[in-house]
Amino acid sequence: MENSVKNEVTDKYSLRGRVFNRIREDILNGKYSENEELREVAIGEELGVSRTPVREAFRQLELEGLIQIIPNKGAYVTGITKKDVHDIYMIRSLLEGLCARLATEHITKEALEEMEENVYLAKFHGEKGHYEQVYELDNRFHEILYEACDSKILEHQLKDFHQYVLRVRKKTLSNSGRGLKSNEEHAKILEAIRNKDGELAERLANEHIKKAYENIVKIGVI
Amino acid sequence: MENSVKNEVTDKYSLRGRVFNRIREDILNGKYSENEELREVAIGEELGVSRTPVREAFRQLELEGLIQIIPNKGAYVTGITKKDVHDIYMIRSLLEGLCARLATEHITKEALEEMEENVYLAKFHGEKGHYEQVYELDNRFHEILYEACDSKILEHQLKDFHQYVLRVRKKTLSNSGRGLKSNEEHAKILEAIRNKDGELAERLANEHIKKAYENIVKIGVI
DNA sequence: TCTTGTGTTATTGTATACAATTATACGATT
DNA sequence: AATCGTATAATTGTATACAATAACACAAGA
Repeated sequence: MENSVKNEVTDKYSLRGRVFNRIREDILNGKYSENEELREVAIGEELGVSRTPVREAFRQLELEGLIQIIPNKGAYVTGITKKDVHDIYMIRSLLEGLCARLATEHITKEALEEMEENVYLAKFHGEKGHYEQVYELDNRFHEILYEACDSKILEHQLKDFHQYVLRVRKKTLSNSGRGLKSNEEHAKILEAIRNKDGELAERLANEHIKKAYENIVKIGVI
Repeated sequence: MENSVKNEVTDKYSLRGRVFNRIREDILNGKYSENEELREVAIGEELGVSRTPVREAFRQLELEGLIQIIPNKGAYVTGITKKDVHDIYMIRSLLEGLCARLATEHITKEALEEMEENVYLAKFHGEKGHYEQVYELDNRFHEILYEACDSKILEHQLKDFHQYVLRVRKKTLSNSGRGLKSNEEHAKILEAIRNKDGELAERLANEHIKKAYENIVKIGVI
């Protein structure tokens, strides 16, 4: 959020930036499990750097909520609880709706075209059962939407939440026919945006996230 | 938010935590102006610590969006643009509504009582023209609301946004009769919550934030 | 056996030293 | 005078050394 309202993590190339991204990925991809303790030296050695950049990365990860630092004790991977997921989807539902409505007014021709291509491709892969591709395309669809709303702040918020529930999402989309269903909903949102119907886009995006959550609960991945 | 989603900044007592809070306050209170460069040694000397905790604090402040770090160059205070304020209020309006609705279900008797006291006191100070107290009470009202929704994540988000627009808010409330108007709206929200009318509370909280924004624009503090 | 105390080890917190990068000053060249 | 290049200084990036704290093992006493 924090929070983290405005800036991206600046540096992809500094040691700190690389360490930060690496640990973040490792947590989200499940390499480090819940409550696992992260030791500065161990991670430093693994990545071939000293403790300093690792520590700085830790401080950032803490603000992102991915680890919890207990002073003089250690850094622990925070779990994501059922309630967290519930709350995030509740918030996301609202903000994603707002985002879709704003996108209706501000989306560029290029973004609209990428969306159309995205939906078209996702249908193909969904029918073939290519879960990995469906997952990637689903992510990308939302990213396009976020970027199209023309609000850095809203975009940042939504990307954060999106990232945060990555683990859960991955499981959901590689399961069941949710991938296809989800894509059909994308298509409808896209159409509303294309028709400049902001209110409809808002409502559809709203419902889309709610359904995604219902599916998560149904499948029982959390 | 980062996104700082879950944890508070853990440590009030470590050097890093103190440095972080100090710089944060100084930025929000306007001690450091927009685009000002923050130098590690200078701040370290001012607070009597070495560069290390200062650097760690910088990394966190960057994620909070309060400063921007340009690699190998420096840390610069980020301004808050007109559009930022607009976007934040738009988002806050939605989330504050959600928060009020949730609070209707989860608020404790103690919190409800503190709210009532808050509104009562604010009326008194508002009529007397005690702007500083009105400002503090207004802040506190929202904090109580955030804590009452029983969602750590939503609470955290809203507190972040609230903090972020602090400068603007202060100017608004010490100006005009907005303080009293605002308090009347608080009273209505409180009543809706007391009556367990979640939908009404949501709508009122929604409008409350929108009006606060309209007032900011009208007064022209940004 | 359980508890408690103490010394040891491991780990984080902070300071500092050195390296890399960037900004600045200033003179040479045109 | 303006521009470029180079040397110098200032600043950040990283590594490491030392201090403070917490975790652990193990023995002494009840």
